[in-house]
Amino acid sequence: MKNEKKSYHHGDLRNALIEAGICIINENGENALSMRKVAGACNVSAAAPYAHFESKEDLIVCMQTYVTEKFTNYLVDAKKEASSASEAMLALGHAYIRFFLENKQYFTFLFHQPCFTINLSSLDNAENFPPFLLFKDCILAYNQQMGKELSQDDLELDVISLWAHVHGIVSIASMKHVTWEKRWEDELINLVR
Amino acid sequence: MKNEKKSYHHGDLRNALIEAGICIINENGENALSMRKVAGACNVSAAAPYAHFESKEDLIVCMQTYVTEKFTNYLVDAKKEASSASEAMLALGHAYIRFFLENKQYFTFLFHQPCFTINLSSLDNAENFPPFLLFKDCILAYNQQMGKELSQDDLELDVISLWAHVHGIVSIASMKHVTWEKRWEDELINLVR
DNA sequence: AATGAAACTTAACACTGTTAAGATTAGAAT
DNA sequence: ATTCTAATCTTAACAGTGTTAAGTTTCATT
Repeated sequence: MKNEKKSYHHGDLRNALIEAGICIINENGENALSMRKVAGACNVSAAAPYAHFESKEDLIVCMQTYVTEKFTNYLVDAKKEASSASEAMLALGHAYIRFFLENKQYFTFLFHQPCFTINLSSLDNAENFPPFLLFKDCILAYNQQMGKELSQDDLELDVISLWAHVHGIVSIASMKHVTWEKRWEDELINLVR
Repeated sequence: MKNEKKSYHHGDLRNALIEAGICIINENGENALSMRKVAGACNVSAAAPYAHFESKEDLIVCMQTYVTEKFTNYLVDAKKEASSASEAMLALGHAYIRFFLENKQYFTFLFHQPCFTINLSSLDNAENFPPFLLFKDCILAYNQQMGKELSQDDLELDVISLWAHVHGIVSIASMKHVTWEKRWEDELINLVR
């Protein structure tokens, strides 16, 4: 952008490739994503990306991580604005849905072949999908505020239940050929137990 | 199978291609699906499929329709065994989940880029995803049995809610890297309102 | 038996992921 | 400052992909 002269070394090719990839799926969908186009978008030869990524799949995983970070930040921001634990839970659910409705192509991109691991029985595992951990914290805080003691089993179930709820909604709402009305989202999210 | 002699005309190539395609995604996943392999599996040249399908995408849509039929039959069978409207609703939900847990590769195949259209506001539209119509009928029957009168808005919301519920569960349960325990399914499905 | 349409083959095109071999360069070590 | 090394990039090639055009074989109807 700022440096038009072609130097042999790009300088920050790795990040440029990731962002070019995101750009392509934003504009033309996941099917249009190819190593050669990503390379071309960075004014670099077809083989150049292989200095930074093992394979196309590896690039995709890194792109997924990149999107997941954006997603997590979006959720964290939404949670910050809530002034109580129950509000936080609703805000989190709403944000979960809103993020993907504002960026429909990201939903299948992230969940078609998820790169993250989710160990539902080991909620503290640091390798878990970060948004998943946000849900857990939220439910813990909520029950603490309510003065309830949760068994590990109950916590598991609550997290899965909340997650499945919003995930199912957004999964349907972000389908092509599905006409979604926001009022459904508003009513459904209030059904969170 | 029964006719080893190669005749110039296959006889039933269209169906053979669809089933070969299903076979490939069952064994090696959706990424391994290629027109040439599908053709090869039927002992036919690379261009032969184009007498029956416009494009790879067209073949995929036909494969999706094929799987959707199997899925619908599976749901209908499960519903038949129920002896009350409320039982039918639970049976339908369970079957929805079980089908995809028994055939994990089908979930993303069907919903990644769904071929069907779903008009949530026009529940009677004949072009709607057939399993979706099953849900509608089930909820209508249930409320009728309960003597409740449902507005169109309430019906919409109930259908979406039920669908989102089981869809969310199976969406999470069928992710790779997710360890799913059947007891969650049993407990979650009982939360159907 | 003749004919036209449908089902197929062969051959080619542009595009894909990926690798091997070599060219260029930045930065550390001398 | 020079040398060396490792990282970064290019070119060229390979096998595999979707798809089409042109020609061949077969089926079904007359």
